[in-house]
Amino acid sequence: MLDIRLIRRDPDAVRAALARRGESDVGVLDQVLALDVRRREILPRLEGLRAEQNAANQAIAAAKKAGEGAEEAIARMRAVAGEAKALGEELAQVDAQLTPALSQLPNLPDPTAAPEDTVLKEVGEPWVPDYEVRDHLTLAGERIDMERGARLSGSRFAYLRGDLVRLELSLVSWTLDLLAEQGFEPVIPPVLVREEALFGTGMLPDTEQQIYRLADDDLYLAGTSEVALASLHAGEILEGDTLPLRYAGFSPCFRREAGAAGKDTRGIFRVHQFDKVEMFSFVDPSESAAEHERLLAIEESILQALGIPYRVVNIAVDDLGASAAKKYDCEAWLPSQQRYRELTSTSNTTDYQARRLDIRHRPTGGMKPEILHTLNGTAVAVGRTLIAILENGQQEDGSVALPAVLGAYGAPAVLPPA
RNA sequence: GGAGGGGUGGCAGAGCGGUUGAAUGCACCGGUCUUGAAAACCGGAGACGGCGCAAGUCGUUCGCGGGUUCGAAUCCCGCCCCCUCCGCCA
Repeated sequence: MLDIRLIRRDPDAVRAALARRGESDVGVLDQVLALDVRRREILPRLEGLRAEQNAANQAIAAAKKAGEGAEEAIARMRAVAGEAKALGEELAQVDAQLTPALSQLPNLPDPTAAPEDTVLKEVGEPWVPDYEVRDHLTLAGERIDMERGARLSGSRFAYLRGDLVRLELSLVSWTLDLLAEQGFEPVIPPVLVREEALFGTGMLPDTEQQIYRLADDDLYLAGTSEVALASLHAGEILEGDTLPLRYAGFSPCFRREAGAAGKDTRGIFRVHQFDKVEMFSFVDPSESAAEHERLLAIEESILQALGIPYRVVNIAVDDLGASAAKKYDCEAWLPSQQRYRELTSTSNTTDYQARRLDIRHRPTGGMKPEILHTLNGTAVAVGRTLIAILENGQQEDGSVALPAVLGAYGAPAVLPPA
């Protein structure tokens, strides 16, 4: 949600910023401005009537207490009440249009968000084996069981089996330890969430077609624990010295992948359900840019420790989700595809989600509460990370050398050939 | 799922149609007292929005949304949440 006061104060700047996203939200912006003007006409008049009512109420109460009649005043107030009711309805009508219009506007992009996808750096060698390259499915064999997954649940579902389960669990434990050292509290959140939570993170109405909804309950399957983590402090005022608050959510994630028909159909690169460790930060507004770099650095340190070649991309403004002001993706090198594919992503959502979820903090010194900033970043998207580990660790005989850091967490040193 | 009870300021807890934004206690902030602290005493203090340079002022706010009324924390309806008992269950 954008700050209506900012829109009011400097509509041209907001218009210019939105234009960078390439969408035609201009009509919506004009609508918001017009509705805001109407609202601000109605409100003072309504408040005037309310003030009159309040004053009269005291007089009537006093008169009754003194044992006097107050018929005249009551009759007069009956008319005022009618007028106030009509104005109130008019106001409600305006709000019923203003709120949806305002909430459909995306966040303003950060000035440093790139006009086009921009590769910031490459780390590690984008290599291709000098023997015949195998992709993750060939390397995993039945340990990634797509056939039976499809029989059970349809396409884009898989059973993860055997050693790969141990690998996942070790990967998750290792990641949570690494994040704990960085001040992230581990969280296992609910994955079924109410509409408000999805609205609050900007997933609704933005990405509705991506989200599973339950038929008999008003609940949705969250596509990321970001949803639950953002809502962790919804409606709260956090005292100044409690920030920053950092959480590491671990949960399954559910995506309908509607509109992705025929895309990435082989293996588990794009599936309806996967596990993910997600970082989420609540910070002072002045700190969010630095926190964003921090999240990116953590993502990079994880990829480096796992020995995955990757590059960092500053994502184009017109490709940002509704809530993001700026986004970095880390793309891992996949030898079987001979290209970089998205593995993690971190966004600075500034005050956009916090305003929708009403999350504030009181700066130290006891001043007025203000909207804080939130950020999110993938620590480990398990499925895709397994792909990158398998493909980059592959050896000529079809076995896979696993990252040494995971050994202490229960992962074998080598995955035998399928 | 069935039967009850309940959601009031940071916390506890009164109020159950009228000068109640809300008693009282605790916590908090300032002051007096004290060498300093504690205690005691005095005072202050919620959040959001409008107007205003400011002081201030008006409106909203007693889980959320509607309704009744000149007037709702108080009455009515819907929703959400919490607690107790029964049933079911990993």
